[in-house]
Amino acid sequence: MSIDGPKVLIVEDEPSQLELLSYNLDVEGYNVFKAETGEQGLLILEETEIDIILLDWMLPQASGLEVCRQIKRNKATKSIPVIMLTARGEEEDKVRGLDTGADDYIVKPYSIKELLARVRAGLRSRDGGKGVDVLSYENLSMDLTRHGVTVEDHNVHLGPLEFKLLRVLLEAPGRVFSRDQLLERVWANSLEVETRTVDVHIGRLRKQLNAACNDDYIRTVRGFGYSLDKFA
Amino acid sequence: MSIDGPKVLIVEDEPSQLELLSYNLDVEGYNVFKAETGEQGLLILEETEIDIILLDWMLPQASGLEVCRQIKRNKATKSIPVIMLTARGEEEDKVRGLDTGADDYIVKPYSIKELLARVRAGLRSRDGGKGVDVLSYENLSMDLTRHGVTVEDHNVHLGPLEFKLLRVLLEAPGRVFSRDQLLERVWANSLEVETRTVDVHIGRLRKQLNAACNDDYIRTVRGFGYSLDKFA
DNA sequence: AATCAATGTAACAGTTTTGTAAAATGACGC
DNA sequence: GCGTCATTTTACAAAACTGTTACATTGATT
Repeated sequence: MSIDGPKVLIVEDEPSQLELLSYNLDVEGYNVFKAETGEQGLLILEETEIDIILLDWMLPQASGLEVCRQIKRNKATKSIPVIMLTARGEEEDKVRGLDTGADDYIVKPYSIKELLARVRAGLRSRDGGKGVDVLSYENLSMDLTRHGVTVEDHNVHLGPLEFKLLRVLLEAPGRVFSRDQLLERVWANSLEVETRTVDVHIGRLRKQLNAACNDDYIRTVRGFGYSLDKFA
Repeated sequence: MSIDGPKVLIVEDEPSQLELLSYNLDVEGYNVFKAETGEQGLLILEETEIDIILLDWMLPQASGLEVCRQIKRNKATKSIPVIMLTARGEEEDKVRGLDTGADDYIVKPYSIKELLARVRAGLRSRDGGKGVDVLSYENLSMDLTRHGVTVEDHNVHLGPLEFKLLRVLLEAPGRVFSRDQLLERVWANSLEVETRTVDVHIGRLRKQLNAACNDDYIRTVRGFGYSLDKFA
């Protein structure tokens, strides 16, 4: 039970998920508020100065989408960052497209590590918006909040998938990821995606990165997969 | 399907928990096997060389307790560390007291961080820590997660077979392996492979290593086989 | 030194894996 | 609906890897 930390509101109907999330956030020093329905969540929002909201997409009564709308409609709460938790297969693209006003979303099953990173990013964006979340390796750097990538000081424009792909690689530079692992992380295992698709996207990513620099940042490990590695 | 990492078997009936655990372990580089019932779990244990087991206390049919007993009764599996996952209120004290043979237990809701720490600890306690990801001998080192090999600070590029071969040698530096032993370990005895093939691959490995350093790391023991040894 | 068996290795052919362009698909905004 | 864009699949080319063979070299033994 932390005393101060930022206040996080979790709205999630499945108790075990709620517990787990709450516990993990608590361990990190956050001040956790729990709600099992949208109504409860909105009530808590009225009473407490919440700093960030984790909102399950699927909720028993009002859908997460609806709850999000309500939060964003209310002047007092509209500036609170909302991270939507969506289950695999609930078509993340639609989520992105929809005008929910959500600030971020994350697809289940997510790694707690990633979730925590997003929460931090969300909090940063709120107060001052100055803080940056930057991943980098050698001369390559990725600004998560700006969604921008730089190689040797050249800006590189990446499509959404390429961006995600690079992000995964960048989260553990040097580590070799099998095609299956990449499918799982980048494509959230949306079944029916060929493993070879990974190759094509790796190829594109490579081309984009190399266009700006010369050295090859992506290493192919024959028979295993790929890694971000200036192996030389 | 992860490639390297230690193999973790999770036995947990609640799908969302199973997914979450599995995903988080996978992200950390473990090779995850999933089972929703004790039976399934035991089956997997028969087929696969599991390194550590996460076992839910509450299971639909056979209770986790019973499954644990069975694991510990079986000579082949008794040495595999078992971490029990118990829900709060299921009287942890009793768990501790009971002679389940479990090596560790953790109470829900747990922080993933803590769980991962316990898993690492469990693996360490096993056989001297099979969870090592760097093998080395003298100035030669092999990073398993990176799939990279270094000799005197030079990177060496090895093909999949050469890599495996070196790995076997590196797991017991100095020990002499006969060609048959190497065939067994590296080629998994895929029938119809000539003995002489080993020589060829040893030769290739040698060439690659020597290209980067000068000293010969591989010793030929005439009439017996090869070993990793900077003898002369 | 001559012999013989064991080992080293280059070269080849066959296979597998990866790179990539281009066509098919699908989503979205107009 | 239609064009545009991003993604996925497909198909083929290129590259890397493998196992075998043949021949060269080595080392032990006589």
